[in-house]
Amino acid sequence: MSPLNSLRSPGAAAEPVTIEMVARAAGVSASTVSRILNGTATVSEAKAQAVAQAIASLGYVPNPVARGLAGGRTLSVGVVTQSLDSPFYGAALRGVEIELQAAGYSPLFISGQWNEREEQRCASLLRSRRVDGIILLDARLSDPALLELARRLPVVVTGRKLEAPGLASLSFDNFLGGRQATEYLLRLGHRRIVFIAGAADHQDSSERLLGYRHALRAHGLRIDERLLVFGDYSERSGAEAIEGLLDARVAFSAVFAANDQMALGAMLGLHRRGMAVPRQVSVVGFDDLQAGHFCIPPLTSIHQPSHEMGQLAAQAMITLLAGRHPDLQLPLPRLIERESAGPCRA
Amino acid sequence: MSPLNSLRSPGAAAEPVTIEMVARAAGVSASTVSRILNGTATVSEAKAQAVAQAIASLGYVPNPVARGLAGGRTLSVGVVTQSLDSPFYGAALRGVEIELQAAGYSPLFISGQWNEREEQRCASLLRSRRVDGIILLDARLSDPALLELARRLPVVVTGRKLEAPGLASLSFDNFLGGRQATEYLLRLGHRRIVFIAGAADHQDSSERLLGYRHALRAHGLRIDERLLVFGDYSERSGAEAIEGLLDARVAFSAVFAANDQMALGAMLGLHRRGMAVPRQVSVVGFDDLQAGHFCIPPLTSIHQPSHEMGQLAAQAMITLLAGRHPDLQLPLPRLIERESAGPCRA
DNA sequence: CTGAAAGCGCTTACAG
DNA sequence: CTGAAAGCGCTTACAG
Repeated sequence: MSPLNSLRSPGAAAEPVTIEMVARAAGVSASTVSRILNGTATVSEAKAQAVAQAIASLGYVPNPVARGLAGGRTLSVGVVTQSLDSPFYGAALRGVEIELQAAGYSPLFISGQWNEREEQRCASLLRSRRVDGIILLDARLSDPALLELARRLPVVVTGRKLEAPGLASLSFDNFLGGRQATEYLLRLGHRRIVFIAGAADHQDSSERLLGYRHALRAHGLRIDERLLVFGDYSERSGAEAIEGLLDARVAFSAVFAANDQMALGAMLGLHRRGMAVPRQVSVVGFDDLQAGHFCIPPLTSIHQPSHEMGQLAAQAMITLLAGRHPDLQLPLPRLIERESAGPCRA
Repeated sequence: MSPLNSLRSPGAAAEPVTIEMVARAAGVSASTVSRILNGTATVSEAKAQAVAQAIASLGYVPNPVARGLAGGRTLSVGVVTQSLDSPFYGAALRGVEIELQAAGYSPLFISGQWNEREEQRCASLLRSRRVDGIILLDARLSDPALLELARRLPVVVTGRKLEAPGLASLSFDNFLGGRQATEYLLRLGHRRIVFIAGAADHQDSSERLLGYRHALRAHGLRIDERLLVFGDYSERSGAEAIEGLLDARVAFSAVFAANDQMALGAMLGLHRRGMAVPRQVSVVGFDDLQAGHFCIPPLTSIHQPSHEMGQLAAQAMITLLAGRHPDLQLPLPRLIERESAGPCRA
C-alpha cells in the first residue's frame, strides 16, 4: 500500500491522519483543534480558518474510538429493537438510521427478542461499548430499570409513557386506534366482531382491546367474551384463532386483529374454511404493514407510523444529547381503508 | 449512585473495573492479565487461576473501546446490508447477529440502499470505527474495490464469487433455482411462462433468468421474448408487469417471478383482472419469504436460506479473523411446493 | 484565547 | 514466564 495508492482511493477514511497532523499543518496545538471540533471554546478567527483548511486538505476525520476512550463522546447510540427480522421494526430502524446519520451519529443495532433478560444484556453491552445514549423500541425493561439506566446516560423509549431527566418516551395511542377500527366495523353494520389479541402481557395489545371494548359499549353493545381470542402476533396464531372459532361454531361477521400479521393469518384461516373476505367476513388489522398492501384482498388497517417513530426517537435522542429535553408528538392513529372490510350481510 | 447500589444491579456492565484492578487483585501485572485474556502467551497455571478468579469476582469485562485504540481488536464487525427494512435481509441480519454474538463479537449494522457510493461511505465509516472485519450482503462495490478493501481488513461478501487472501465469498446457486422453478412449471404442463425479472443490473435476477432460459431450451421450447418483463423487485412492479401483459393481450398460463415480492404483486394484479390463481394462472416466486407462506393462496417458491446465509457469512468472518480461510457451502436451492401453482389448463 | 501535560483502558514490543 | 514503559488518538483540567 503505497502512500500514492492511499491518496488515490477516494472514500478511504481518515487512514493515518490524526489530530496531531492537522494541528501541525495549521500551526496550532492539538488541544486547539480539539476545541474547535467540539465547539468547546471560542477561538480566534484566524486559527479557526487555518484549522478548517488543514482538516479539509488532509481529509481528517476524528477517530471515534479515541474520542470514546478519552471520555468524550463516541458519537454512537445504541438501539435495542425487539427483532431485526420483523416488517414492523424494520421501518423504525431505518428511520432511526437516517436521523442519526444526519446528525453525525452511528446507530448500534442489537435485538432483545422480546426478552427482559436479553434486553438487560443488550443494554450492558451497549454501555461497555460506550455509546452516548440508548434508544429502546418497545422496551421489556421495567420502569425502574429504565429510570436507573437513564441516570447513567440519555435514554429514549417507545411504547410507554415515562418521563425523567435524561429520559424521553414516545407512545402511540393504541386505545384510540382500537376504537377507530372497531367503530369503523360498527359503522359497516357489524355487531359480532372478533378481537384477536396479541401476547397477553403486551401492553399495546391490551390498549387496543380497551379501545375495542370502549367502542362496543359506547354503541350500546354487550361484549361477548367468546369473541375475544388470543394469539401471539404471528400469522400462524391468527389463522389458528379463527379456525378455532369456526370449529366452535361461534358466529361472527367481522374480525379485528391486534396486528396485521394476525389479520393476514386470519384471512388465510377464513380462506381455508371457504369464507370469503370481505363478502362473508370483514377483516381489519393494525400496523399497516407493507405486506397488507399487497395481500388479497388488500388489508384495511390502522396505520402506525413506525418509520416516523424511529425518526422521532432518534431526534429525541439528539435533543437529549444536546442537553435539552425533547417534546415530541407522534401522529395520531388513522384507519386506512382498503378492501378487506365491507358492509355486514349477516 | 452509591457503590452499594452499583453492586446490586446485576446486569450493570464493567462499570469502573479496569484491567489494572484485576491485576492488583490477582497480584500480577496488567500485561499478564491482558495476555491471558488474549491467549497471547503461556502463563503459569497458578497465575492463570488467580486472574480467572479476580475477573470473576470483580465481574470484569474488557473495554472494547480501549482495546480498539490500543491497536488490538475492537471485537466488532461491520455488516453492510442493502436494507434494514426488508423481509429478505432481516433474516440474514438475525443470522449474523446470532453467530457473531456467540463468538464474542458485536455486529455494527449499516445500510447501503443498493447504492455503490453509499456503500463506500458505509465501509469508510466502519473502518473509522475500527471494526475488525466487514461483511457485505450483496455488495454493490466492484470486485477491485472489494479486493482493495480486503487488503486492509478481513472481508466476507455474499452474492458473488470472489476469493483472495482475507476475502471470502458466499453465493447462492441462482441459476439452478431458476431452472428448478421453470422445470416445475414445465412439468405441470405450462408452456407459456412469464418471467418477471428484477432490476436489470442485478446479477441474481440475471442468473435466475439464465436458469429459466436453460430449462425452456432443454425442453425444446423457443423463448418468446414478450414473456420477459422487468420489475424492480417491489410488489408494485410485479403487479404492473402482469397488468401490462394482460392489457397487451399476451397469452400465458404461468408466471415465474425473480422474487417473492414481485410474485405477490403479480398475484394481486391477476386478482384485479379477475384471473384465479392457480386455476387460471400459476405463480412461482423466489426467496420463500414469510409473507408468501400466508398469502392467498400460499406461494410456491424457491427457498433461499437467508438466515443460514447470514450465519455462514458470520462464521466465515470468524474463521478469517482467526487467521484461517473458510470453506463454506450454502445449501442448494429447492422448490417449496405450496398452493399457487397447478396443472396447466390452457 | 491557547499550550503542555496527564489520562482514558488497553496492547505490545522491549527487556529481563 | 512476566514487568515496566510507551503508545493508540483524543479530551480536559491546569496554567498561563
